[in-house]
Amino acid sequence: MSQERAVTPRAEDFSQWYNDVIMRAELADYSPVRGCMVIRPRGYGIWELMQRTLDGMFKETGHQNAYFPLFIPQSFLAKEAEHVEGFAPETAVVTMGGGKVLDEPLVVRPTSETIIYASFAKWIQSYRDLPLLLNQWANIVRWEMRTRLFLRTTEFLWQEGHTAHATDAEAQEEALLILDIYRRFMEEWMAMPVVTGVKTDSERFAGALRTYACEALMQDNKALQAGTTHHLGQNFAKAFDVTFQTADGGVDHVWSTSWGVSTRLVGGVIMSHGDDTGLVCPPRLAPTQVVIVPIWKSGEDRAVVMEVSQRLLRQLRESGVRVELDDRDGMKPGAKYYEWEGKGVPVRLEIGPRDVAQDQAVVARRTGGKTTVKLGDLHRTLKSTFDEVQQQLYSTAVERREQNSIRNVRKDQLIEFMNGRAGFAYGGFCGSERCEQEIKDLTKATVRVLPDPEFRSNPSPAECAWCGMPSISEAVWAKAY
RNA sequence: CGGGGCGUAGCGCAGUCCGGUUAGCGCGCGUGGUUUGGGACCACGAGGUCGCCGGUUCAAAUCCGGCCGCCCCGACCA
Repeated sequence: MSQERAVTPRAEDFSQWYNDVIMRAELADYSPVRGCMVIRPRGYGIWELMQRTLDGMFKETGHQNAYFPLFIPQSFLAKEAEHVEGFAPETAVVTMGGGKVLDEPLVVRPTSETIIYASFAKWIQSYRDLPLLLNQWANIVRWEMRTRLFLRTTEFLWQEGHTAHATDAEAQEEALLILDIYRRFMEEWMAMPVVTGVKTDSERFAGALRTYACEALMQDNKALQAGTTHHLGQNFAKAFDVTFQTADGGVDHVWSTSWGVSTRLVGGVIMSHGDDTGLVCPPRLAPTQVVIVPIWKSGEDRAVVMEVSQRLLRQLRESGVRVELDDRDGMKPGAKYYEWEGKGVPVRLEIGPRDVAQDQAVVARRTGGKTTVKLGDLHRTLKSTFDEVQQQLYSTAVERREQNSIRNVRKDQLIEFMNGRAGFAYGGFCGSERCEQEIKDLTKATVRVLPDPEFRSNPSPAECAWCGMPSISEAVWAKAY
């Protein structure tokens, strides 16, 4: 209830907790349509800040936004064999239009590779047209069996980047560049530490050569795949005949990538930082960073306190702080505190007659602790408070992840770990699908990634943790969302 | 599609086993007043096809039959 009592949600009723946080923070709601989600202004506000930040990072690296159609002719999907096999079972298909049965059914995009490559084929003639670096912000539909607010809904918002390059190496570089952008965004903005790496074949994107991913550990010790980038090789280029003339006069298919993150990231924020009081929003992504709660006893006090509050509201807004004033009458301060805590606002500013008399305000953090600050120092104090809270959320999350990770696991240990508390398990992996399947059957855990060098705890494990055969790489196992 | 739970006011629930005045409670909502340093209080008030259809009965939220929907757990997945 109070900030001192904030508790990590227990794994056994995590689903219930998760839904409660979303409802209390007014982030989203169920829709009348099964599996779909209504994102409320407060939830969308977080997404907007994510959008703005990522969009800036994409543009800095030379990407441009474009928009492609929602409908994809069914035959387009079928052009890439693995792709259609992967996505056909979960598509929504429009068979009627204008009251007539359509000649060719239209698939509501589950991802836009196919419709985009139809354009790429027209636009790309020469190596001078490359690289082509596009991104679109869009909604897509995947008919999932089971859905969960933010994490897996039938329709969802995302960004999908699609790029075409002259060489394998350039496409590879692009996939890794975006992976790094994702990682930085998740760590620096969401305060959510991730492990990056390459996916095994069984988790690879349908139609890709290689899939890279950012994996984060949530408070129930399940892994969240927070973002993926794909090196598509020439698979889609060949399927859609996207060719270009090379500098030496030859003809080649382009090498391409695709990558995306979705509103699932909002779920990541909730599950990374939330506590029993509700949402804890990192300051950099908080639609409301500060809420001013005025306190008074008499009508006179009220007038004075409100005047100062309104002045602060104006000043802080002008200096770029996202701040709101809770001037509701007939509600006691405690009730307001409780409400804003549930909504995850990182900092609360309490201003009462005593504070006004001493030209100060009380700065209370969502993550705990109160200090008294002179009004003249307020702006500077808030800025440093945001930085500290942001940093603290990140280090707490790293610490928690490390406490829930084990290294150099062997078979029995892996079973015990995954069927108990669970978390990230690092160990050697032989690369066989058979081992992956056996582990999944026994523990429900899958290989999340073969971690990049900086995330490896053992650079070259000799043996597979499961079968004891020679290891191809260290792997990170976890139960996943 | 399997296993479990639930459907009664905007939200959370009681009542159902054992049928019987006008279907209740808490929160929220409206009006008026008193309040405001950690979830305020008083008074009055609005709000319900008891998920749907059928059956039994003098009488059904309650018993019987069927259907629908939602949530949680598995299989699918970002």
